[in-house]
Amino acid sequence: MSAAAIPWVLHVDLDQFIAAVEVLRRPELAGKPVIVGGRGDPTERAVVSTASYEARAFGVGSGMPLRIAARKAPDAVILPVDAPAYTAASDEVMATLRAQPGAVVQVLGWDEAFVGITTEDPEAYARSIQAAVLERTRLHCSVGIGDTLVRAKNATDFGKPQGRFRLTAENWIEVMGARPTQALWGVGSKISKRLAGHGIRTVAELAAADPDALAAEFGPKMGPWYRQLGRGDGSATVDDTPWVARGHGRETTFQQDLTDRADIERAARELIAQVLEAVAAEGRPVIGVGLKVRYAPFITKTLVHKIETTYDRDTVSAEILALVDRIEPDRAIRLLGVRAEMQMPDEARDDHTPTRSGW
DNA sequence: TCTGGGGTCCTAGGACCC
DNA sequence: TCTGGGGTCCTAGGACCC
Repeated sequence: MSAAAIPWVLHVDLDQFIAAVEVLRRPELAGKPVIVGGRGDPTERAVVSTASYEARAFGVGSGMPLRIAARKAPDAVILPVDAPAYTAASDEVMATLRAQPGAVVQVLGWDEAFVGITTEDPEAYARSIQAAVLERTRLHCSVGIGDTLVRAKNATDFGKPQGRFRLTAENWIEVMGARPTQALWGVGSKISKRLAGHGIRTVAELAAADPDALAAEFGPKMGPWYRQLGRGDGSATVDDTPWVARGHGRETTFQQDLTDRADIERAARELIAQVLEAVAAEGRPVIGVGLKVRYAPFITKTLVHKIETTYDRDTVSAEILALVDRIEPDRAIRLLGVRAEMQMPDEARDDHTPTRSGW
């Protein structure tokens, strides 16, 4: 008996994407521990973007300070981040996905996307996607298959590397129920701790939690949303509406903490120039500015300021510099970030663009 | 161990208005 | 003098993701 053709959500996730792209252009690195991060200098303040599976065997993972990673895997090859190369590779992967018959593609990042497809055999469709991506880009990917976005996304981990895994309402609790809440997309260390404070430690416990208690703890939107996550429920619609950026920002961490006002202002002006360039490329006016300051050792403050809608670079620049003036004097600065919020186009202003709560 | 850089979204609280 | 309730806007901060 053959299954009926019904809508499925596939979550396509490239395996060790950044490291894989680097190995493709340096074949001699195949099979070696490879770490990509920062400027490739482990003595600098930077973190790991991606580690190859060989490097992960030493306990190296994304987000880890490069210095620590180099200590854990002393023989690893450490490479600088080359964003344009990854963007180019990513574009090819996404184009391959869009070329699949019947596929609706929602890009989530450099190395992952949802694919909506109506089929009677999602595993076969997933295999054909993997073959097409491998043929065109020489990159391997894993595919999660689900009856909702959340289930497809969570399924991928079980298929890694190069495999497939299906999570539906039928097996969700059986597979995910005993796992810690932090395994869920959208539940990090802080939220999982707050959940634990209510006796909620596993996915199954979250799925059965009292919605009112969650709303009281996390607010009217996030409370119910976390419970939904625990159940794997939510939208099953892959949305291919093109992404529209809300704003652009640039930030930089200083290798040595800054104390001199002239140095700080110079750094700010440089970031402002980059942000203005990114904003100008969008052709939309600026409606707000922001400044992020990290005082040593690790205290982050943000300042935001709504402004009159404007295309004028000097105005935006002056508004940001006014925020820079509010930086506390006599404190060492570790990081400076500058941001500009842009007006959204009319057609994207309603709930057309995907949002987190849309899940 | 010591924590990047690009983003998005949500919440709380104060100001202000009716 | 003491003071409700609803709404909106803005700022600051927090959390999360890749």
